[in-house]
Amino acid sequence: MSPDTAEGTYQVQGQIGFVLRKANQRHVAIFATHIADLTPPQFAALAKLRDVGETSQNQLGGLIAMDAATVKGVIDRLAARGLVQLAKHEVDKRRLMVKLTDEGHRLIVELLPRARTITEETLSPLSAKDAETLLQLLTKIS
Amino acid sequence: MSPDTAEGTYQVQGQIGFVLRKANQRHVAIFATHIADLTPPQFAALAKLRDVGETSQNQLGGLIAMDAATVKGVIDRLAARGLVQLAKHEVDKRRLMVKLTDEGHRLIVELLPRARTITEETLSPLSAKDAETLLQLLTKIS
DNA sequence: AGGTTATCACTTGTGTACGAATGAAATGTC
DNA sequence: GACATTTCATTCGTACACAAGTGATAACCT
Repeated sequence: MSPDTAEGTYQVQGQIGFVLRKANQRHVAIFATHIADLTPPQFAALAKLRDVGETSQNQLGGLIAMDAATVKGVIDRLAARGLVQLAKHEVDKRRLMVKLTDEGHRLIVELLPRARTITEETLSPLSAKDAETLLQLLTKIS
Repeated sequence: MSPDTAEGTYQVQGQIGFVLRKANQRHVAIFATHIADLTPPQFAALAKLRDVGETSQNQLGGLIAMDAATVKGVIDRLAARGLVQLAKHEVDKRRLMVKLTDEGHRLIVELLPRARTITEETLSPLSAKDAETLLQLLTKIS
């Protein structure tokens, strides 16, 4: 019998939401030990910009699953540090285009190997097969 | 070949951190559709208080994986709504004891069935077996 | 007892995360 | 062409999440 099938029982610790939150906490902590001066969302934004080159803010948000308000904060902080450069789209005046600066590009390339380490360390309690399974299952519920 | 073993390749979308974040986003969204007037952390605090009765703020934080600063915010908001009652420990004057009010108890009992629904809906893309596997793997990396 | 250390709570500052409202600009429709 | 709708970005407000620093109290230790 799994611990939560009995009527009237409910353990927060065993719920999917709680475990997701804890796993994420550990991952963020590991991330911070390897990449101290960038947060995971900031890193995701830079990594994605390296992939796609120039995009608008909203579009970038779509790519890395952040809503407009959140993306703005992340991009503003990156811009303030000179890692990202902003410019209005010439034709569509609503759009704010974002691209990496040289420094931003240099930084993300330098950090990519560490990102691999972070992923490895986060998944280190699991076998390679289990890690693969976890990724697939998480993707399904995303 | 998994998509990320090649040298020089790094897709943010496939990393464990990104997928954890997305899965959590979906779960929180589902939670909000079923329980509109309580956040997941608030719910966790109430549910845990129902389990353990009275505890100190810090201790509660330990039980639901929140640091002192975060717990304070959550408890303050619950107290402001009369769901939780605060009192200084008589002997140890540092400690701030927390327990459910009658209203808080009534509310959490009323909401527990919906919490089960939320868990089910979050895991609905998976078979029962896969859901179980996911829980186990997530627990291992927490 | 007296001094060191640990624990508890609080505060401040930074960084997500998102709903809701706003305004400007583009698109679609008749 | 005029009007409604959509899209893009911004702003405001609320709520986690955590590091770092502070003050009060308790526990430990010789």
